[in-house]
Amino acid sequence: MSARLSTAYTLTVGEVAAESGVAPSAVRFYEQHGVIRAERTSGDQRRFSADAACRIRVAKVAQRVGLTVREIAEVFAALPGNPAPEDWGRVAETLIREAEQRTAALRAYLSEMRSGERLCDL
Amino acid sequence: MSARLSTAYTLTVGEVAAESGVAPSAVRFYEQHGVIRAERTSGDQRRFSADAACRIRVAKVAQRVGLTVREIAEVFAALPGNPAPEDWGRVAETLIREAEQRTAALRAYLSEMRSGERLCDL
DNA sequence: TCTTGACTTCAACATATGTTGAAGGCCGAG
DNA sequence: CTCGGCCTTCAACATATGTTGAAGTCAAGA
Repeated sequence: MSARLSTAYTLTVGEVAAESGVAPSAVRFYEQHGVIRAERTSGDQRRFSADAACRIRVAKVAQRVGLTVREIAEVFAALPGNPAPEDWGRVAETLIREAEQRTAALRAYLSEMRSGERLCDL
Repeated sequence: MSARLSTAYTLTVGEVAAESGVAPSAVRFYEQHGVIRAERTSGDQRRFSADAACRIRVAKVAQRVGLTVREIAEVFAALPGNPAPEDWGRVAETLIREAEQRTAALRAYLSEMRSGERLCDL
């Protein structure tokens, strides 16, 4: 029976930082802003599940196409507790669609500028 | 003979702001950071040429695809004093290429994540 | 159990991207 | 020539995205 076990929250801040290639302070920052989620130990330390590092890596690439941390957190909010590949697939599509829309807006503005002669040139 | 006259710097901060849809403070900010250029009157007031508003509009759209003001200024640095449509064409291509590269990086990372099973899911 | 490295919070600092307000100067219409 | 509106600079504030350091706590191995 491979019923999906509920997610294990075992990784420390330092481990997620090392895995994702960012500073521990950034890991805390992303948690504060909803990009990743944590449980707490009885001693109040954060423990992350396995997908935390991955979320952070995706977030860093998404920031490069102009998404804010808030926007990324909103997209990730669609992910259930223990995301299946299909869940990630939907997130991936959302992110790519957004990136393409923004590129399309840039392209449209530039092309409008060129067709409407003398919008930018003297 | 229509030899191109050298650019006329006649527009005030307020005029450029109104034309480009940003606040006067933003116009000054963009000038400080090299997105637009100005001459000064004998009384030290800024005077912009006709392409200033257009540069700002392009800059705003480019910011949406993740380019920083510095990066945008660098791209615009390729524009000569009185840019011809071809000059804008090259700038447009540079901006779009950059946006597409960033989207491609996002796409590549997401697809790598899905093919390398269990990178993100438990 | 004890130690020590990693964790906690909080505040300050840093950079990017602007906005706002004060104090004063420029300029064009009358 | 004067006056009102727009311009100037500068400093402070604001938000986003983090980093750093201090002071103190937790947890895992010897």
